[in-house]
Amino acid sequence: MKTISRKDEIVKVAATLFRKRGYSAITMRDIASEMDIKAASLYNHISGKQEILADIILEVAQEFTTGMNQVISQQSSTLKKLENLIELHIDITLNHSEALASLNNDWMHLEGDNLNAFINMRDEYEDNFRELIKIGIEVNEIRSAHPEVILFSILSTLRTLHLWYEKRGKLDVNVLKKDMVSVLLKGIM
Amino acid sequence: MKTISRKDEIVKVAATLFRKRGYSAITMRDIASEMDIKAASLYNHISGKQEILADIILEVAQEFTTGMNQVISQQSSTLKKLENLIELHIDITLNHSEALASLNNDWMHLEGDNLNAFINMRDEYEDNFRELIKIGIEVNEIRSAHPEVILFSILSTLRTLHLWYEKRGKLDVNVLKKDMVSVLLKGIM
DNA sequence: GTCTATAGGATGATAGAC
DNA sequence: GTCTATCATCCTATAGAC
Repeated sequence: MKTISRKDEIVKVAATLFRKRGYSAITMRDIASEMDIKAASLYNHISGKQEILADIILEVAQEFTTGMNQVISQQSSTLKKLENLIELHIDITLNHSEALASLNNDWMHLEGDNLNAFINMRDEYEDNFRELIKIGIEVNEIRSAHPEVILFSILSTLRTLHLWYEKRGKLDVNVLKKDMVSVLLKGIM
Repeated sequence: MKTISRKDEIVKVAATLFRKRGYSAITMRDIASEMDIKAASLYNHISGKQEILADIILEVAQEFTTGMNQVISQQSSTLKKLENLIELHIDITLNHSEALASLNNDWMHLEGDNLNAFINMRDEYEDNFRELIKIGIEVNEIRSAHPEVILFSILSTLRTLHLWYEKRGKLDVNVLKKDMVSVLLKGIM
């Protein structure tokens, strides 16, 4: 029974616009115009432009944090956990493809507590990912070579998935997961 | 005998600011302030903000185009060519790390002919990369699997190299090249 | 090559009517 | 929940003095 509030609608429209031209280039008038109302009317539902950005970014960041915590608490091999992380990124990309552009490119325009919350979640996520790879090397599930380069390579690919998904059109989720796991993990085993 | 003109100085300062907060968020006053002059003085050297952005992005895009043309005209194996492309990205990243942020995130703010020129170069670059991978699969130098996913994975990593390089601090060029080639190509051979 | 002054318009946000 | 009207500020860019 999920009713879409007017605020949700604003955030969704804004995310689509932010993806194309970025937070700073989009005006409150742009967002309002896309909804066929006037800019002043937006303020009946949100406190300002900053709240929209925080809503877009922090919700997805929270999903990544929750997903990561689930994965690392599992009783399974490192490779299986990495596989689950790849699938986590794909699932979130399909469900929030507009928001990921803001998360990647506009997070620095968050202010105050919003900015701190985001940076903390992102750093923690990266640390967990790094630790996972290091453990994988220790237990010989991953070839002992360049852990930092492996981390960077996998994360770069996963973080820009939304660009590719947007461009290549809708692909079958399960095929996509299988292919990504194959290409990203075959080289490091 | 390369003298740095006042214009070059403006472009360089702007690129550093654009990297941190994006083209749209940076004002002419910000750029001028960073140079300890007034915004109006900038217009004695450049025609406007747009020219600065075009200067930053198109110079690097041209370097990628030139580099790609050299690589594909070589008489060597596909894997050797891919290796050279990885080294090309690393060399350009080290020489123009500030410009790469604008190239990745602010190219859509180019206007008119500048925008067309950029899109043409980028598409051609991608097509060449794609063709190289397909040929590699045909001649059995690359494992016949998911050419599109391989292309995306390698390109994503190379295109975000500047983020990593900025964060990890200065690394030895040759070590970096060796590690990147190893991690990016081991999985597809 | 830089300055002051300013044009001309856009921007985020508020007040108050309906 | 949306509107009109408006404020105070900021923006790119130009004109003309030094």
